[in-house]
Amino acid sequence: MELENLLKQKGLKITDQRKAIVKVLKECGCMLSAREIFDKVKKIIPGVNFSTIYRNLDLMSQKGILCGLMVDTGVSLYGLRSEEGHHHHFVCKGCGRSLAIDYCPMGLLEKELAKKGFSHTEHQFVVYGFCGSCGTSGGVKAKSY
Amino acid sequence: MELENLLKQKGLKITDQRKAIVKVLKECGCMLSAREIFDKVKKIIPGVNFSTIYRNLDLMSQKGILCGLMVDTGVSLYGLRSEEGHHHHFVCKGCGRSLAIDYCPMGLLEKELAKKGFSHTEHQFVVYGFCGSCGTSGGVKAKSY
DNA sequence: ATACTTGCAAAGTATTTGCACGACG
DNA sequence: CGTCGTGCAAATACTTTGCAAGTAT
Repeated sequence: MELENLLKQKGLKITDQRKAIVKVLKECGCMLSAREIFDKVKKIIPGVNFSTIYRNLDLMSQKGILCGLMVDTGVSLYGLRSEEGHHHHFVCKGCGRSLAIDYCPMGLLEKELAKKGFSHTEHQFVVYGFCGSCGTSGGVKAKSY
Repeated sequence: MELENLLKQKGLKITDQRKAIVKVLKECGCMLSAREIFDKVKKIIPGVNFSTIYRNLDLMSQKGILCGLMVDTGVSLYGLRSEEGHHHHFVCKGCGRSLAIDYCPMGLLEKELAKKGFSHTEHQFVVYGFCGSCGTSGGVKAKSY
């Protein structure tokens, strides 16, 4: 019911595909890649198309229903927009799961940037590491930036 | 001369391609995408191949000679590793140029994460906006994450 | 000499687009 | 019933890989 209103309010139609995407993200509780979302939605709607997933992830991010995040491998992760508003993420290199971080570093920086004549529109803060279950063990795929 | 020693020290051979990549980045003074670097290096060495650029950008990032950064459009930017060490970036959505930011938010966060059982290996902090020359004017391409 | 590098070509991965049919409101 | 959304197929963008020939040390 929640979602129905949210979509309507944003001028988006209520479709099975959109409901399935949100359901999948809600059940998972963490951020997922478009591919992972696609795979899970396919179990609910076997005929879904990849482009439908992409279009809706983009659209719902624009409308503020979801939030997206580009990790350092060049893959986008999507999750439900948390009710508490603005936040950042910790991404586990072991299991790939991500977790919200409430802390935001922009406050301190905004003034500094303004002094230099820079205006700030968006920012991105992502912490990579290993979660409790994954230990410091088997991480592999991070680029050595 | 600088670079020659640096490469040697890291076990990398001194090639025209590597020298050209570093020259281009030094002259530009800001971070560039692989494509931009390729285009500029081609003016020095007309026959360079794209894969050579990619391989060297990766390699020199691993060796700590360059540093890389994934922006929210999924493109990697590369720049010379600044002598001052660890830093982050401001990326202008008008002209695409990037600038080092000395501030790092991890200090405060590290302990908090440790309490929750998370270990931290890398992090990413990128601020998007407009630089003095670009004003608040014509930016377009940012995703609405 | 020999291990590292390069150019070339081809493949891989992530995402986007145009179009005609179908469905929500 | 008009507008928005979907499936399909093809295209695009960025990056990676295998291999044989070339080059730095």
